[in-house]
Amino acid sequence: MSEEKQKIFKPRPVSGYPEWLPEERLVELRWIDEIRSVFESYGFCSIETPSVEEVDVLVAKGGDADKEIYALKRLHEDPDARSDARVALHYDLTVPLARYVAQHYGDLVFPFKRYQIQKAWRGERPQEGRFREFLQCDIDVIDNDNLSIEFDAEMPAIAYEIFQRLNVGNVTININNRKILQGFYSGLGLSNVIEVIRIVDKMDKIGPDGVGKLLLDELRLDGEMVAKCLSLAKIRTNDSSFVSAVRALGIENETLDEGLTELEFVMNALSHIPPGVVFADLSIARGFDYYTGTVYETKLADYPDFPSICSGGRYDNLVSSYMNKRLPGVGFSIGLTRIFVKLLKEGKLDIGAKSPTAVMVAQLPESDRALAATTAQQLRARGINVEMYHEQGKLKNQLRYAERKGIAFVWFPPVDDNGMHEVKNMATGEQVTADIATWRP
RNA sequence: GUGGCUGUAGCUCAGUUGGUUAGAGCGCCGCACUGUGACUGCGGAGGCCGUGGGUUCAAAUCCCAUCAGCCACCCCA
Repeated sequence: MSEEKQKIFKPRPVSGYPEWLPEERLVELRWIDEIRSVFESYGFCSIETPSVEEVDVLVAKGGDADKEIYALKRLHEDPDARSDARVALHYDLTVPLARYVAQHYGDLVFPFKRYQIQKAWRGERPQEGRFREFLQCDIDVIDNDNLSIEFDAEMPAIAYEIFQRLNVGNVTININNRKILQGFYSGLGLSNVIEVIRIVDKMDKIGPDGVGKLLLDELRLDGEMVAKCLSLAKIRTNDSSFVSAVRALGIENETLDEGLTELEFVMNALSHIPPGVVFADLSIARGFDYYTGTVYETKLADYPDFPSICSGGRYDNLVSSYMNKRLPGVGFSIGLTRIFVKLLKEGKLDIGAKSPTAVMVAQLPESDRALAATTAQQLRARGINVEMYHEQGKLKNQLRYAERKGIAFVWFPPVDDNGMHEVKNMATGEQVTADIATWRP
C-alpha cells in the first residue's frame, strides 16, 4: 500500500430505502410479531414469494403500475444474451399472490387464507410516507366462484385489532363499495366511471369545490351531474344510515342496489367496534383498478393529511390472466414502513433498549471465567437473554456498556466458594443476592 | 417522470459586505476512579465546506454545471 490515503466513500443514505438503528429495529420486529399473531389468530397462514416475478406477470394487471416497476439485470449483462426470463421486483404482494394461487391451485384448500409480510419496491419519488422499498403486511382470502361477504366484514375487524395492539393511536377506517360508485354513475348516465372515481377520490385533498371543478373542466360533466356526484361523495355515516341518504338522491340502478346491500351488511357486522372508528364513506375509492366491491382505506386519526396506512378491497377475478377460473378475493395491506416512520418522526414510538439482552454477566478481575460462562448458560437455558462481557476490563466500563445498551440487569457470579450470585438492577442501582435457578428479570 | 427549495464534523447547525491555520453544542475516545454506570471536571480524535469548472491577488462565501437530499404534483402502503 502506498502512503496515499485510501479513498473514503462517504456513507450516504439512499433516498427511499430506509434502515433502522438496533433499538428501532427491535420495535419493528415486535410489530411484525404482533401483526403475525393477529393474522394467525384468524386462521390465516403465511407464505413467502420471491422478490422478483417475471415482468409479464407484473405488467399483466394493467394500470400504469409498470412505470414504477424496477427491472433486474446484471451489471455486465451481455446485451446479446437471451433473457426471456426478464424479472423485476414486485411492487405489491397481490400480483405475486395471484401467480402463486394459479401455480399451486391443485395443492391449496379454499377458501385460501394467506398472509404475507414482505418488502415491496416502487420507483416513485420518495417523500414523507412514500418509499422505494417498504414493508407491506398483506392478508387476503381467495375462494372458488363465490366468496362470502362475511370476509369483507372480517377484514376491517382484523385491521382494527392490529392497530389496537400496535398502539398507533386512533385510526379511522373508511369503507365504500365500488358497486355503489359504479351503479350510481351509470345510473346518472356517465360512461367514464373510472375517471370520475379517480377525481372524486381526491376529495379529502382538494375538497368538494376542487373535485367539482375537475369534473366540470376535465370531464365536461354538466352542473347537475357534478352536483349529484358531490352529493354522493359527501355521504359519510358511522352506521347503515348511508343507505337512505343514497336513496334520497333518486338514482335507480341494479349495481347500486347490490353495492348498498353489501356495504350495509359490512357496516352492521362491524357494529361491535367502538364508535368513531369505522365509517361508510362514499367518497373513497382507494387502491388499484382491479377492486370491484368493498374498498377500505385507513388513516391515522391524528394525522388526517397523512396518506392511507392500510387499504384494500374485494376483487372479482384474481387469476384471470393465469387460468380459466373465477376466483374472487378480498384483502388489505398494511403499510408498516409508512406508519413506522411517521410515528418515529413524531416521537410516538416506544423506543426501548438498544439490544434484546436482559442480563449481562460481568467479569471481575478475580472472578472465574468458566463460572461466568456457566452462569450465562444456565440463565439462557431458562429462556433469559444473556450476554457476557468478554473483557476483564474496568468494571466501570462494563457497567457503562450495560447502561448504554439498555441492559436492565448486570449479574455478578460469586468470586469465592462461599460467595453468592448477585444481580444489580441498572434502573434503581440496587444490588441483591440472587438464586440462579429461580431469579426472573 | 414534471416543478420548487437545500448541500459546512457521526448528528443539529454558526460562519460577518469574498480576507490568514473553519467554529459551537451533542455524540465518540481517554484521564480523574484498576469491585460499581447515569452527574461533574480536564484532555483528545474527527472537515479538500457534496463534486467539477469559472471569476478574483484571495472563494465555505460570487457564477455555471453536475450529483445528492427535502417538498409539491403524479401515483399509492
